[in-house]
Amino acid sequence: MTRRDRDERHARILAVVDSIPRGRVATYGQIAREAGLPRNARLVGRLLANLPSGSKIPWHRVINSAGQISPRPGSSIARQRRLLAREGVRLSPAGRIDLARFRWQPADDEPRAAR
DNA sequence: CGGTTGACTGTTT
DNA sequence: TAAACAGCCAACC
Repeated sequence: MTRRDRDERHARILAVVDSIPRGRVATYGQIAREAGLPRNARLVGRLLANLPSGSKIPWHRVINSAGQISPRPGSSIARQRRLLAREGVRLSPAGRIDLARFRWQPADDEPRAAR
């Protein structure tokens, strides 16, 4: 496995995250599967954790399978809540997001460019 | 080369 | 419901 393969995997993952529409969310595992990398949910998290500060990738639209903002050190959790609220994604008092309602479903949106 | 880590997940208590 | 557990796997060191 070459460095280029790795960069390509990363690029595919970020491309999927970038395609999550405003006001919708996706889970780490979902992103990994969409990118053709099942079982790599943690890789998705890793990439988002390492995003450069100026990145335009909508990292805040990625949450865990429990419908919650994934716990992590730092203050980005509050920022994520704010960004989501700003686009109309409702969080329950307990901090839960209704996936049945807000989950992004690629098939129902823009036709996916087949490859 | 081998052990550790972690923005994860599905199953079981 | 929620916590504990056990898999998982690329990246890191």
